[in-house]
Amino acid sequence: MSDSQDTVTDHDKVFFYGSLTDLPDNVIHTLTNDSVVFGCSDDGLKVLLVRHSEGDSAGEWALPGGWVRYNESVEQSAARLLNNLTGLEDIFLEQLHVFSSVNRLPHRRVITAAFYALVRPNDHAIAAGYSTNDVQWVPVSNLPNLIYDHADIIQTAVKRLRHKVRHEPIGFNLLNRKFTLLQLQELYEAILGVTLDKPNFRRKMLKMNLLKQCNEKQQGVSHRAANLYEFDEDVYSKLTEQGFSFDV
Amino acid sequence: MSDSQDTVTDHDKVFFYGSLTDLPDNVIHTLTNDSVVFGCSDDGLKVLLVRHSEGDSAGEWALPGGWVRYNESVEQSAARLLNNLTGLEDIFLEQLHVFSSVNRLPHRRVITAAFYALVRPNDHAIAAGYSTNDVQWVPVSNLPNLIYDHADIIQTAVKRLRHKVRHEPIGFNLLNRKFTLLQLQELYEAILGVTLDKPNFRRKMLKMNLLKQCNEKQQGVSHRAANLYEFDEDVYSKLTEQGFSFDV
DNA sequence: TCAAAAGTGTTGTACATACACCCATGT
DNA sequence: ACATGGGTGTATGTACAACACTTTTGA
Repeated sequence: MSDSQDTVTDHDKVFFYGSLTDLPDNVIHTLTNDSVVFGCSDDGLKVLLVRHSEGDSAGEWALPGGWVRYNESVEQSAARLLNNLTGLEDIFLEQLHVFSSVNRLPHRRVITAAFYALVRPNDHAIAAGYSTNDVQWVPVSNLPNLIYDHADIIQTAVKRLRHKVRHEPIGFNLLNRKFTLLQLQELYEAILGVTLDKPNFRRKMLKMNLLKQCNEKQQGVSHRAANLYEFDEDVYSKLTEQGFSFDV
Repeated sequence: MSDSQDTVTDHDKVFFYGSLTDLPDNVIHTLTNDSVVFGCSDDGLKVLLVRHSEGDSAGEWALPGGWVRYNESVEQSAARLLNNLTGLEDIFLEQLHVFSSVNRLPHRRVITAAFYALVRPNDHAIAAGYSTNDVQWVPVSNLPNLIYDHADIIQTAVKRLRHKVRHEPIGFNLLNRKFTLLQLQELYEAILGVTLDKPNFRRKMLKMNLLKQCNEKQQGVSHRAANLYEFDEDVYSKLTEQGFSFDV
């Protein structure tokens, strides 16, 4: 699943740093990563939080994260830790920001490379159910207290998501690969906190030519089934080369 | 100018890492920062490069950068090193990306937190002339060979600048505080590599209400003097709260 | 037949584009 | 006088917001 150094012990200790005085010996002692994992469904925008089961901050909520190893990049580290924790692979995962205040942890200088990830609805159950530890989806509008500067990290991630979703077509990573136009609209409404006009939103999206229509309809709804669409990566990269800019 | 730990020796050794086997003792051994410093003038978009005068890579071109100290954040580190090297203070300086490939330097694991900075024309001379070392403005279209992954870092910074300048009003940091509309237009043309229609560009910019007209004209030009404008931060932050999105 | 959502049409306004044009100023 | 850029005007088309409307489907 991931690299050969993973062991059961490693998997169980993935949550944050364990004891800060008892580190594995293959990690960089000053560098961690933490990921803000976003999911979106009917009840709005959510993030995946972890309740520490052991270590200095047992019982408290935190972002999923851990130490960066000497033999991996921060990207590999983030993907590895997230995979260990949630079982997810090949998800949208991008650098967010480095948080490096001298006093962000007590008694120790640790810098974190924060990431943000986008998870499709189909994977929500996997993400929260994979681990034996307490991993939960929590609405961004109703966050618990978090350790260290994790609340700041989430706030930064939400701002980044709100901005980026308007200027780059990354929102599609929060929907299943096949989606209806109303789902897309509701996604934007949830993230941006606005309401949009259905006919106008449809036309705007379709006119960009970034959506290819599947020859398939929505299943199991108690009303007229909508057409399913897919985001067309190829068209987007061609348009981008020509100076096209996605804007909502 | 910056903090009290700076000494003449420190100032002279600011260029990159010096010898990789002989580090100062107050730095994090696995973490550096490097800055892509942008300037823009008649002859296009340029970056500030440094020729290493000593250390393992003497004679080669590199980005300005150095080790991050234990008692500073990466932001403080970037500002300190840039100030030591160029004398510049209070410039636009923002995190770019973390570069952390395992083999980005030979024989050593060093991660760099890259920044990008924007410098106004009035400060170009200071930036390049402050240090006794070889610091030069180089057109992004004609870069020399660079050490390590510094070419990648610049490429990432240029892409970021091109994207960001279209969606956020950061371009103003590449002009003097007071500027003419044509200067602004030429800035966009230089960064984006396009030509724009003068009358339409003027109207578009003015209609956003982000520019306040100085009661002042251009000086010393051999034609009709243009009005000078200033970017209005206050108006921008108010509009942003209301959901306004800057777009060019 | 009703509810719920899919999906289309229409209209006024605002904006972008393209391009013609006049104005001011230093050499 | 003329070159250079400053700055305005205007016609045309496109895009968007607002909202009325028809269609499809399951319960």
